[in-house]
Amino acid sequence: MNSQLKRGTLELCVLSIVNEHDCYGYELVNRISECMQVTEGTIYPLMKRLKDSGTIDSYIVESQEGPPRKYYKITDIGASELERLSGEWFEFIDSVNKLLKGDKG
Amino acid sequence: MNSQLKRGTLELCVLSIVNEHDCYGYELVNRISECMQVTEGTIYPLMKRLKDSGTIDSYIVESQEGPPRKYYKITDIGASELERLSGEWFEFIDSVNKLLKGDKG
DNA sequence: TCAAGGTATCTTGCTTTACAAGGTACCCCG
DNA sequence: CGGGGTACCTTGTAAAGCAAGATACCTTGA
Repeated sequence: MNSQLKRGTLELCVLSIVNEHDCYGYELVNRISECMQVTEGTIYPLMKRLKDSGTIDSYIVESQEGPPRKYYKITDIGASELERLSGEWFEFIDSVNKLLKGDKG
Repeated sequence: MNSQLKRGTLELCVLSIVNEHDCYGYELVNRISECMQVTEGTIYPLMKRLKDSGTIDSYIVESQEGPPRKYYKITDIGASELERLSGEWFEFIDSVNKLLKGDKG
C-alpha cells in the first residue's frame, strides 16, 4: 500500500477510534490493520506526538496477558481537533475527486 | 490546508489532468490551485520525478506570452500508473471512512 | 528449567515529498 | 527602463511512515 497516502489521515483515524473508547497502542495497531497496513513504528511515535500536543492523555493499566498497557483517552482539545481533521478530510476528498472528474472548483 | 494530506494524491491529480490533455507545469499549478493550495516548488520537482520514472514525456513549445513552455504528455506506462493510483485512492477512501464509522474490514 | 511465542512498549535511522524561498529569463506596456 | 505577468528551476527544511531492533512481561510445553 502507498504509505504516502496515509500521511495526515492516520492522526484522524486514531483520534476517531480513541474518541469511541479508550485504547492502548498495540490495540490501535491491530484495529487499524484490519483496514490498512500500519506498523508499531508508525503508531507509537504518532501517539507520542498526539500526547505532546495535548489531544490525548494516557494512563497505565496492568494486564494478565503481558506487560502493562498504556491506554489513551481523548481530551477536549482532541475532540475539537477530531472535528477539524474530519472536515478537512472530507473537503480534501471532494477536491481530489473534482480534479479527477475534470470539474472546476 | 494540511499539506500532509496531499502526499501521494498530487501524483494522481497530475496524471489525471495530463491524461485529459497535454499541459505545461505553470498551467498545472494554476489548474490544481482551483481545487487545492499547491505551489511551483511542489509541482516542478514532481514533474521531474514523473518524467524520470517514464510516466510522462515532455516537449517544448514557444509562447508569445512569455518564455517557452514545457508541455507534458502521458505515456502508456503513465496511463496504467494512473489506473493503479486511481484504484488505490478509492480503496484508501473506503478504508479510512470505514475506520471513521467504526466498521470492521 | 528454560526456550518459544504472544503481548506490549519504545527508539534510531532512512526515505519520501510538500513547500518556502530564491534565482533566472522571457514578454509587453507605460 | 521598470514593473508585472508568464514560465522555468533549485536548495534547504520539515513532517511523518516504516523497517529494524531493543526491552520486558506472561504462559506453555519440552
